[in-house]
Amino acid sequence: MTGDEKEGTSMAVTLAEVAAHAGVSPATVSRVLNGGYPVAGGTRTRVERAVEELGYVANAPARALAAATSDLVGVLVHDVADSYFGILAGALQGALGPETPARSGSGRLAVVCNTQGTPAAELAYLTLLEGQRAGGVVLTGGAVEEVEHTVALTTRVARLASAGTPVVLCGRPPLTVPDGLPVATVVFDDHGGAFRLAEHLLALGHRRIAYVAGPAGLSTSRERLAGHRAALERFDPAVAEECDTLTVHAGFERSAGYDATRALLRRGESFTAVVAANDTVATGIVAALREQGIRIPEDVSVAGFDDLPFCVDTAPPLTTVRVPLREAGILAAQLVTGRRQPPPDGITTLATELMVRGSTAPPAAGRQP
Amino acid sequence: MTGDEKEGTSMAVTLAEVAAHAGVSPATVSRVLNGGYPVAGGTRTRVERAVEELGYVANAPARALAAATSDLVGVLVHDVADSYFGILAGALQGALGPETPARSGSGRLAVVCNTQGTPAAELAYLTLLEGQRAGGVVLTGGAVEEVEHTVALTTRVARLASAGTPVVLCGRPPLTVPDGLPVATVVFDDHGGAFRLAEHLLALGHRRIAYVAGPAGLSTSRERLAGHRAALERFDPAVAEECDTLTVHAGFERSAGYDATRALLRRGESFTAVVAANDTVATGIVAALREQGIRIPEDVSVAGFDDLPFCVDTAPPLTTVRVPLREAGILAAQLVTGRRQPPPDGITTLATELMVRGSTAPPAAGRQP
DNA sequence: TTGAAAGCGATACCAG
DNA sequence: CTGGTATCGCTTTCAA
Repeated sequence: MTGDEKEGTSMAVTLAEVAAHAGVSPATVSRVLNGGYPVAGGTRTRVERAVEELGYVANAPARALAAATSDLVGVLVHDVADSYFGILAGALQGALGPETPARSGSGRLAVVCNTQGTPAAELAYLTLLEGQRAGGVVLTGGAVEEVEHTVALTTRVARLASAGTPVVLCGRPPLTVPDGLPVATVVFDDHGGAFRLAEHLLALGHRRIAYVAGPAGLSTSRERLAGHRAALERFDPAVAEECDTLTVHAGFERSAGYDATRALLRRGESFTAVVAANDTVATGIVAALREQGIRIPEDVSVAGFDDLPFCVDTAPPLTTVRVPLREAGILAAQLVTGRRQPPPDGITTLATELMVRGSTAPPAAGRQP
Repeated sequence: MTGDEKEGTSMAVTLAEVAAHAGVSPATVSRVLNGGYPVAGGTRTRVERAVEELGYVANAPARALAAATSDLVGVLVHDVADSYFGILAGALQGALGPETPARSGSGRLAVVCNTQGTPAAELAYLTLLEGQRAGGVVLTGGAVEEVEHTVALTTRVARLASAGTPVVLCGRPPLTVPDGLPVATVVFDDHGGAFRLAEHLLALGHRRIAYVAGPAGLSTSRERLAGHRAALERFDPAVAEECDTLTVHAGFERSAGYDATRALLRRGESFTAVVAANDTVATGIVAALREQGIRIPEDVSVAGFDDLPFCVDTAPPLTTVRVPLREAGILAAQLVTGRRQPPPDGITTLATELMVRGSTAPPAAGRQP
């Protein structure tokens, strides 16, 4: 331990002090610290010792001011407390750190912003990040599909990008920005996942499938619902039509699933399977069904979307469309830091996976009531 | 819409430009922007219009450099993907924003750092945040109780605090720092929660209670286990002793619960209840039990610690010690931003709540095998 | 109430 | 390879 930092009302050590201590110029210290510059071995050593002895920690704001870019990466999520975003943000944050965990002092920091999926918050945070001269921004989660917002968002994103800030859209549709701007997109095959999930349920004999979708107006809700309906339509237009009555738009919280299910039941609808917007919603659905004495999955089979493997083998839902959130987070981190180049069209599509745990056919009594 | 921002390879608008556009000095613009300074009404209006017209966004790094403090708040968590930390971080982040959601451009940003609970990462991130001249730092989650690390951590925290950065320890033991330093602590009544949980199980007749604890050496694991054991001890020293054999230290992931349970069963232990380090672990426990054909909660009752209410009424565990994470997050945000003063001793203790969903007595066959 | 000017701490260009 | 030094954009005395 060489630690010799002095306590007190201490004002931080500056690069100049390190330079003086090492008997070199500030410029040289900067070079040693930033690497990638020819510096004599002896000089380098002296500087490093000085840094060590003084406990020098570079002033990031100053560096950002001079370099016109910080090592902050903004991550916009609807809500980190939601496992979907928690997993995504966690993977992203982890992949942002130094490749070599060795030398600390490096590494980019993740600025997590909860937008609740609202346009206003989204724009506000983008402004804040623009002010921080963020080194990158990742927008995650379904986008509100509303022209006014899309235009405003496109403007802000283009502005960030043209100022040199790489932007990555993750789990939301691409934005139309001028060519050459560093805007990449990572999307999940939500449509395909929902399609295969519906196919699976149909194959098991389910015909009346309830669907507790995410909020209307959200890109992900639309994509998934479209995939779901496409599968039903392809199977039998009549079934598709019938199922439209069984579709409810709700939120992403547990209560959304609970309330939606109660509403469906109160309305007197009968169904042998329910698809949930995500597994959190699924837990609410399960609770509501249990409360009514409906057995799961004997009476009703529950399925969901997410990346919560435990729901697959612990309790219903027994079928889950797994969205590769970790992979996406890592990919987004690489794209936003330039460690990886986006494909020519800027769009990377990640496949979703249908995870099935046992076949739960609908009860005989449930068929076509 | 007055928006008239020009696109291109644009270099951002500066305060000086706004000043020129408004026909005032930079100093005046700064005053208008930062408020709390006497500025003539007319002048203020002109400046505000100039800001609007030019689409000016202040350069945060420059501001931080000049002001010697940024509006970034570091939040260290073990893993945001873990609901415990996700909920905590989410609430914290939300409470950090402007009180009046009106004017954007304000608001402090949360820098979320995953430490995996490792000392090295913890120290590394603190250094990074020190470099950012963070406006505050919140350390969450159990602390590794190891003198060497505690000393290193105390040093870094004291250093941050003495440099004017408020530090809040949340869900971990207080640190001994020199008086007058802005270091506050928010703790959960882990001991009490575990105590009451054990009492509850004992009251139901359970005598052989397995305990899948968190990692050994972690403050939270110790506190909870201590509370648990204290209750058993108080009830009957013999029972306490017996239960020690049924205690396993594991991680906080689902697999930890799964593996631990399999190990217990393989070892031939019999028990009528299991307490999990958290609800995620509980799901793993449940999975392992189910796999062995053990019925829950008829054969074995599962209980956990967390703030995942859905586990309480959807599936086992049927009993949960609810840790007030949201409240803690908000409180930490207020303390770190100075919107709230810590009590004289700097320590705030938040009560935990025992949430019970039905009484699950141990099966007659299970009593004292 | 407003303006002028001196930093804040690091980067990077230009010499040497 | 190393040393000056002019920025970077904003805050903050100090005067006026």
